[in-house]
Amino acid sequence: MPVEDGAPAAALRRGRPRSTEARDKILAATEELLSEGGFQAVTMEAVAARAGVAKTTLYRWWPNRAAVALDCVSARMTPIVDTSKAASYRERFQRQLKATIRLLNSAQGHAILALIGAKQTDPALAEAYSEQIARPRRAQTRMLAQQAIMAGEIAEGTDLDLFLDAIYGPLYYRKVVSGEPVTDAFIDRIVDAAFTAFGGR
Amino acid sequence: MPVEDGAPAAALRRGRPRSTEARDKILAATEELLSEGGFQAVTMEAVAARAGVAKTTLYRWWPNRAAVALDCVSARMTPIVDTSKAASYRERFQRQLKATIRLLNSAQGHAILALIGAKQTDPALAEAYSEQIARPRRAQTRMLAQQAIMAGEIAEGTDLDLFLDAIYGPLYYRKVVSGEPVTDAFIDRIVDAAFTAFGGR
Amino acid sequence: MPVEDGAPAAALRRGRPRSTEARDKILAATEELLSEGGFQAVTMEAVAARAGVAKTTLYRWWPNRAAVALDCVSARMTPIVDTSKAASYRERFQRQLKATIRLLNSAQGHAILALIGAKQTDPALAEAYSEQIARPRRAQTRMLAQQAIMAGEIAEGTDLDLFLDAIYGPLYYRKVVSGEPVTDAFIDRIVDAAFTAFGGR
Amino acid sequence: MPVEDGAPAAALRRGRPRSTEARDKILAATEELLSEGGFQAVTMEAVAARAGVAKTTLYRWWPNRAAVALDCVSARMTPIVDTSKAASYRERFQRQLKATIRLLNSAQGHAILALIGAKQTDPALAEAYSEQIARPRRAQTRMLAQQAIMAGEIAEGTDLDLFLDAIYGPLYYRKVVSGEPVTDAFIDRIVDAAFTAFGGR
DNA sequence: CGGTAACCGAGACGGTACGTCCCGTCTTAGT
DNA sequence: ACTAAGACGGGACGTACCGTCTCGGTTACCG
Repeated sequence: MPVEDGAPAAALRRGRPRSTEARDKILAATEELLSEGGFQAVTMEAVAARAGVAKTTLYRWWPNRAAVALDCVSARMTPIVDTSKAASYRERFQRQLKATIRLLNSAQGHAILALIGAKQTDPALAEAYSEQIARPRRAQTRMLAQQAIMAGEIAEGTDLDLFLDAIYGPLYYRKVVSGEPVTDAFIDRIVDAAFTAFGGR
Repeated sequence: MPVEDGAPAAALRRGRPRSTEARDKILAATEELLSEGGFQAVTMEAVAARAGVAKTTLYRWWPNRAAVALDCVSARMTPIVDTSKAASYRERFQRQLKATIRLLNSAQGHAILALIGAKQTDPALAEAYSEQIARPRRAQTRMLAQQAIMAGEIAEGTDLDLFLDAIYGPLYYRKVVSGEPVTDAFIDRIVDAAFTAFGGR
Repeated sequence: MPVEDGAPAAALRRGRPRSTEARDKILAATEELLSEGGFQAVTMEAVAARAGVAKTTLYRWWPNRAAVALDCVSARMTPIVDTSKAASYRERFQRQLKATIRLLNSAQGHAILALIGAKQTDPALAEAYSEQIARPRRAQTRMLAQQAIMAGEIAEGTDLDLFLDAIYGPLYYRKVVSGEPVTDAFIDRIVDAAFTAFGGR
Repeated sequence: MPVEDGAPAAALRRGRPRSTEARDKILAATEELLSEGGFQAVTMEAVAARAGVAKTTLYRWWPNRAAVALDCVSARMTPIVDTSKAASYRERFQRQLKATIRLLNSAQGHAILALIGAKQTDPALAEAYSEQIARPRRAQTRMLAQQAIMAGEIAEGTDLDLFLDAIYGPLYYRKVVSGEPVTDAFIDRIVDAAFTAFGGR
């Protein structure tokens, strides 16, 4: 969401270059505020003050607090890939989903949920969220599903996005929409159901 | 969410009774604002002005704007039960989900999504949402699933909530979390998958 | 400049009445700031902070800092009437003008000059200045001139405003426009000239 | 007010010389802004943008916006000498003052009044105004008064500055301080009064 | 003829104050 | 007791300019 840092810049850029120091201080301050008071503590005002930065600088690069938080989360978020080995892909998915729910229950997860909340009424944020959070994660998990197909655990020809929605959907649904708790048992059974529906030989 | 109008009231209440007129004007104003500018147009200030009501009155009965919007939605929302007959329960569920996604794409749906968004950072609202929106709907759809079991389309002993999460989850996940469009084909396949996994016989 | 406190109010006024306490604290704070840092220290922000008052309250009753300062000056300014007895009206005018220049050289005078400066580009302030400062003072000095006519020191039929402009004009001109110092001798001679031109007998 | 272009320069100056093009563009832009939005439209930011010039360049040569405006006015202002012949010096002064009030009522005059306003709280500007505007004009009008003495219309030995303050003072006083309109009749009578008081023969 | 000093444009930076919106609380008078 | 009206202290918003500071690039003079 910060301005495109693309290639064409170097050639025709003039004027003082963007201060990476400021950017770093801003994201650090945001991270602190997020963990201290959640997303609603992330005020442009507070971020600027905490970072020792002018509000103008903030607004120069981010349109609103949600964009800042998103940048913070996407830049500093520990990617939740469960790298542990497991007997089967079914089990690997179960572990992966359990790691996901643990993340969502953490302070960082609170920020992510707040962003998901905020993007319901902010199309620009929604787009940014897709690009910086949703799609990269989906790409990762799609690879895992791909491997599961090659291992024969998922039927060949399965629509991977459909499959992934079938397992991640119920998890997020409970967390975000219905507000019911998500237990490990729930995850196990959802993954089992998906493997039953889409399972290969 | 309006203050409990429970039993003890009638007996020992004194003074002027609550004005139903005010309540109606408030909800009407809220509905207008919702359809005009979405949830973020629903400020206490704006509702009061539009309704020709004092802010005091608003705050006496609702704690914040989300509560008002929620009340408005839950009081005036056309319940989306697809009453059409169909050959199978599988198909009835498909129709039901398609009706749901149509609702979510409507102006009213925008309000609902905004509420879902807002409740991510507002526990009281989350609780109210559960009580007034989520649980009643779940009760309705659970009944349908119950009938599907009795008709033999879903396996006996199936955890109904698990089943319902398996079909509603992916829908809401795409709509609320990943922001991908939800097509009829997607719904068909998700329902098919659930009936494969939990199917009877 | 504060809202008309006229008669019709009492009858149909509703809602919380204006807080005189807030008004007092604001004017006191303004006076402090004026004497500490001159007119340019009188920021809406600073006044609000110093007075322990919300900025909204400030803006509710005054359109800008100049209006506040003007209100402060006109409400708390010691009226500069030189009450000393003198042999002649000519001498009384000379004393009066010397008192005026002493005022303009004081801290309070600095505020007045700043207001005169500010009103050059602010028509609303200009109007307010006329009403609250210029016209009341003129009324006072015109009475003195009237008496001088009755005493025969100024010719009957003299346009009093013309006479007063002829003596106050040079004083303010040097102070405000040309920036030259105004000495007592200068005042004496200007008054002498006016009495020569407009003198009675 | 632009940096001293005095003697020592030529000798030991090195590097690129000051760009007259930039200076011209700046003053032109300032003139435009002055006539469009008055003095308060003349911000350093706006001048730089309008002139296509870097703010650095502006600040290199002028300390603030008032200095720029003053430079603009003093460099481009048509000097208001009324060159028309007249029967008497009394009448020439009357014409001269009427030309002055016409100037003060014009767009350019608005800028001058704004500068007079600004210099009330800016000593450096006040000094610059004296040097570049006030004193040159006074020199001109003093010459006229000198001639009037030699022609016998003003008494020999009259303090010229006192005389000039006596006629210009009331004009500026009404325009700048009391805000009353200045009519031709007013000017005639003020000049008459001065010639009565200071008149020769 | 190559340095170097001062200029120029662009524009990012920390900062102050602005004027507005909405919050949630309060005080008053009217019904 | 409840209502409409609306003033109050407060927090944050997003913007306008301020004056300073790098940048890269451009002349002129001077050795």
